[in-house]
Amino acid sequence: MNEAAQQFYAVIQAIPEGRLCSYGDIAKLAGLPGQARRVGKLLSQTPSNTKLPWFRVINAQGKISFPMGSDGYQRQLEALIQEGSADASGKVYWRQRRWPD
DNA sequence: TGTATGACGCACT
DNA sequence: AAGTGCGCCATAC
Repeated sequence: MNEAAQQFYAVIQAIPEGRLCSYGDIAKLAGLPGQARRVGKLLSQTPSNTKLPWFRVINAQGKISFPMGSDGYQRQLEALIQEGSADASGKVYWRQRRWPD
């Protein structure tokens, strides 16, 4: 576990319920602009059962970064619908829920 | 040592 | 709106 990972986790942990943040923004907030891929890499090796709100992290296009219909896509969408950040049609309210303001 | 590959992002067609 | 190209960085082979 390196320094950067700790920073990424801290930022993700800080995303308020019902809000969303992009991989790139996480990296920027963590002091490592331009390293969005590293955030994705970290989350890819983070178990989905963690307390970390990984599901509040989406890409800069306001979409879930898992292939449509995949297991991960489904789990993330459910979680987002659960806290009102997306609807059953798969629409994610990125513009309205983006964090930080 | 190179090369390919990702839960990415941005600029430019 | 949808593609394409390139930058970015850790890993795997």
